[in-house]
Amino acid sequence: MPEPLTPSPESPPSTAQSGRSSDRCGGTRARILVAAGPVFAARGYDGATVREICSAASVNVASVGYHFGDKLGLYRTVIQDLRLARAKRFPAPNTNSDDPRKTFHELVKTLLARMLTSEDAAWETELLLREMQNPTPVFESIVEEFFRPLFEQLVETTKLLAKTGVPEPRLQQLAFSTVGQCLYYRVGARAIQVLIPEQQLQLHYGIDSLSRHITSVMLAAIEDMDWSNPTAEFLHDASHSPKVD
Amino acid sequence: MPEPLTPSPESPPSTAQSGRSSDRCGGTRARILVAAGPVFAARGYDGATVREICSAASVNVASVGYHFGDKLGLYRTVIQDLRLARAKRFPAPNTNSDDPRKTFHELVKTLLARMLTSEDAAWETELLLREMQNPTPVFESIVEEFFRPLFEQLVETTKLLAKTGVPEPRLQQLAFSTVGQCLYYRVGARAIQVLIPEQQLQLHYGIDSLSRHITSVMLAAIEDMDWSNPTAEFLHDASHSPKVD
DNA sequence: CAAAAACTTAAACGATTGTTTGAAACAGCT
DNA sequence: AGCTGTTTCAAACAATCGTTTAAGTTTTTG
Repeated sequence: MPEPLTPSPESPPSTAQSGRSSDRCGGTRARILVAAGPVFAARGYDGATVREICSAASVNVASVGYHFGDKLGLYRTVIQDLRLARAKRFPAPNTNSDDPRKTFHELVKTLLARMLTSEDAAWETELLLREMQNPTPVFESIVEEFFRPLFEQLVETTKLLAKTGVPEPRLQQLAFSTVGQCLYYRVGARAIQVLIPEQQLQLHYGIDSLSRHITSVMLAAIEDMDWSNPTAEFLHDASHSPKVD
Repeated sequence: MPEPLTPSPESPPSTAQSGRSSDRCGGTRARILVAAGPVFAARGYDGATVREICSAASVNVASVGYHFGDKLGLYRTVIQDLRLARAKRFPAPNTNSDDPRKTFHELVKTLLARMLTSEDAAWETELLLREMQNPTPVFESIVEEFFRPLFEQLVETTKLLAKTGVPEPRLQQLAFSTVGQCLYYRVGARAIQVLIPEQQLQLHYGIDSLSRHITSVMLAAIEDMDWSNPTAEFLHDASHSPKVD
């Protein structure tokens, strides 16, 4: 039933030259791909309409059916192209530095840059966030190719910073704490915009200020903590330390 | 144009007795409200259809127009009811404790409980998250009534824990670091599920384990940090400390 | 009990969705 | 030119959306 009668769902034009990124040049297929990304990011997969995409690409609505089979085929191609483009623009910082602190700070800056970038490619991050809340069939491969490399780099660097003998689950939790803080300034951006007045926003919520903040928080936690005691060590030297609950 | 010709967009039945929460009892209006929440949460405002809601409530499609004016009116009522229900279920922990550390831990546990609750009311959290990514006209009031109280409690408790003289923007960043970590275990839950094997998930990612982890991270950062030096203090006592970039 | 108000219902409305159609325009070839 | 295969286009397709209508039913009221 879902098998379309078009010549082929994927094959018709194998010319994948995605040179220009303008609007009126290049083949029809390329123009659709350029226009589809921002629309999918802004409206989500369900919310985006092929008519809006084709209108933005100055292309007939039937073209998406011809070149990509259907809407989902177009979406899959957009995600696939996104992988390559992003790998080039945000190269993973080399972990080879002999100063783990500097490496950690670079990782945080990379994470925040991916979150807060306001380039013309901000739609890419928006699209990944939408995948996290409304996963499409491509979600798992996105995690493997996008998130896992940075996550493991984060765990590795944290291991170098922490005292030896820290169990792996703790390192992973620390890594999640790091990415969680970075992610929040994108996920909760609209809430922050309501909570914090505009003036303070521009002063203290840039990439530099936030990356220093997050790095200092995590380094203090990683290095200054007594990891030998796994349970509620933060209640020990208080004036009086009753049970937590 | 948007003014409906129904008797009134909001007023017709002022009988707001929301006693039962079943499916076949109570008035039509109450059944719609009970059925609408989970549908809005699962599909989003745009994705949800009044037909699915009315079908789940065993009610005619025209009923929503009669009782709530239109779809947005129904949504607004759902949000309003959500506020009251949530205020009762998750009472804000009293800040009156004389041990700020315990207060902080309670706040973190409350946050995590709101995020990770798997009760039959998990749709409420899902709905709030959808509002953050796809804000509807009710978003601002949600932030004010839902997020700001807890946020200010967090800032206040952090101020008690930190050395005196810490500037307000730093306290706010610390509060955001805290909620960011908590929020991530909901926002990034699907990604974590791919990154961490099932066995470790059940062992180390419960509310107790995570709340202890996050609390210890933030307490270490708040208390053990030299706040008098605002710039990159984490690069000082490394083996060699060149510029960050 | 009737008149009135409140409520519910099946059916339809216009608009918009993804997708398909069949003809027109274009390409490259002998 | 003539033919062939590829690509574009305006138009229409069936399905579904939120909303409305007008006729029913129930409940309240006098």
